[in-house]
Amino acid sequence: MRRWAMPGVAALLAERLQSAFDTLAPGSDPVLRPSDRADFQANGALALAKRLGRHPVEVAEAVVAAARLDDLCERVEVSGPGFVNLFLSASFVERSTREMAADRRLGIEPAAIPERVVVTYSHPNVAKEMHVGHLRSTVIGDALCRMLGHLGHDVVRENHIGDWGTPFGMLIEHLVDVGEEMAIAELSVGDLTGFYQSARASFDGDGAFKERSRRRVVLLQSGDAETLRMWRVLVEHSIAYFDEVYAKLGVLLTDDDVKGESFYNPMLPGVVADLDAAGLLVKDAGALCVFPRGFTNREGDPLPLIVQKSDGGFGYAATDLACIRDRVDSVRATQILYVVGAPQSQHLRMCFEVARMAGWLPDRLRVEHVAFGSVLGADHRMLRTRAGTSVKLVDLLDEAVSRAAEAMAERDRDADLAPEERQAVARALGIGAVKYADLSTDRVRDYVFDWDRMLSFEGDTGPYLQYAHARIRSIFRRAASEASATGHSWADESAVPASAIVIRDPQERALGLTLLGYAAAVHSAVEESSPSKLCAYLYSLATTFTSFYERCPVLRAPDETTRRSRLALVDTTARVLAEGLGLLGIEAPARM
RNA sequence: GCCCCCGUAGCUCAGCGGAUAGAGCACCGGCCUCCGGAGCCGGGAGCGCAGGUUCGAGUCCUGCCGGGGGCGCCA
Repeated sequence: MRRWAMPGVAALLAERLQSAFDTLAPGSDPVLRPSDRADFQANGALALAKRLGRHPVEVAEAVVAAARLDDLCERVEVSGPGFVNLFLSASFVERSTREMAADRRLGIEPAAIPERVVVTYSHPNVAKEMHVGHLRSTVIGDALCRMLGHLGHDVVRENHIGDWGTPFGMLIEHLVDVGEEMAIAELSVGDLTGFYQSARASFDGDGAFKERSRRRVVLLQSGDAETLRMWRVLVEHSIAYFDEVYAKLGVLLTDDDVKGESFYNPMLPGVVADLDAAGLLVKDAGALCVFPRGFTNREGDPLPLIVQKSDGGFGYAATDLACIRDRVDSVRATQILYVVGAPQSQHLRMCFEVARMAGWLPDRLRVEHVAFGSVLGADHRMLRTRAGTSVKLVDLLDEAVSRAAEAMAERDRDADLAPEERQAVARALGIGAVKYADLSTDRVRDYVFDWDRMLSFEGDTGPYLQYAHARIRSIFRRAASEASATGHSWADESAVPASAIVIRDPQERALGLTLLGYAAAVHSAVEESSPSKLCAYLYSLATTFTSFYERCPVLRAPDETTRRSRLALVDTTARVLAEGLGLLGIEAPARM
């Protein structure tokens, strides 16, 4: 079932164990796991013993006898009820760490068979403010895109913005009322809330306005040129605003990724016609519906997916179905990831099921709802402002940066940083803290938004990882300055070759072993669409590094061989931290 | 009422059917002639409840309790 091969040292071990298990029973799973009593353990003997009707310990011993592991392990033992404990040899760790250090890609091989993965995320609405609800989708989607891309997949980003539908009657009429100049000014400064709410207020309080809005929707649907022109004004200025937020957030999305609801609008009649031709359409209470298998409503009756409303308008389900067809037929996706909040789970499952029933979605194609929970405030309720409104995303990001700047000023470490550089670092820290807090917890759970915790330099936070990275970079700065004073030749970090790595001290071994887990961490994060897996790995690398650093002097190592080795080890650590954070969309400044 | 998600230490979270359930914060106690102490080392304390499957369950299944969300013309 594993879609991507297990990478790194674990792969080698798994291969060897597999052949050993195959001698006893072809195809049985070695069940290789990292272990806290060894480097790895293989638990497959227990299940196999059951199947063969033999003693587990005896099976484990047979596996050990059959396995060729002498070049990888210094010790292999059978323990407990039948576990095989594997202790890697220092020479293997050393060899592997050197290979990784010498590899520009740090041991991550590009996929042999690249997938074309559509990732749909962010999804703000035109003329509506972006709020924390968009934060998670944008940040998680961005990290997934970066990781998939790094693994060599062909990533197609799609931003399914809300740029069509009945609210536009109201929004366009409001544009008419306030005048285009005024409207553009309002949208350009990012006061989308003001614009939307004024329109809403007129709609709710003014019967004539409401009627105009209704007629305007019809004009929009029928393609009236002037209406479309005004619609475009709203869309374009909103997108310009979204771009500002994306720039502030530091994500990959661009205008080219926008594929809003309006894009699919021309395809909707075809969706309905083809569903009808397939015999799936049922008229129910005036609406055209499909009843996917396995879904019922509160009365226990089949639950419909409404594709065309009784007034003739298309439901959003029609658009979502058109999306699937477009992504399969035109984009030629081999995978589709929906980075959408957990509440839409049922709706998406229904859409996927209908698409399958209609034959639009091949069974082999992986379609996944990458669901995520809500952002909660300290009171464990949906995050809101004191006034009870949803928090503007830009305000939140600005606060993150100013809080980070304060924290820097308090500490005053790199006092000689130029003002622009300071500001850039504050942005990296503040935005990084917000992103890391979001990405590091299991995405499907709700998470509690807490400024003090996420901006802390202690514990599992973005700033802590950035700090670990900056500390390593400072070693090389110092090395360089000492070299210019003493004439040492090893100062330049690029001058320390990977082959200099020697593994002797237990802390060196621990660091090397942790480094070697990098590729596996990225793969599992991608396989499970869970950036938190990569976060957990980077955090363990950072803590392993600080333990190492406490006990293993680098620049003051006892001898030149050790010093060069540790410089190479530590440089590799910094590269992994920087690249890993980069894959999460988080910057790693050299100083802070 | 039905469906989905969540429930692990005081708090915030990890735990891919495997051994004694791990971190961080907070708390307590150590380590400073410290290459960035925003650090390192150590300590106490926990799987919502009840059944079941399994050689083995925090993990899988069933029921219950608690929290959140969804359930026909909004997206």
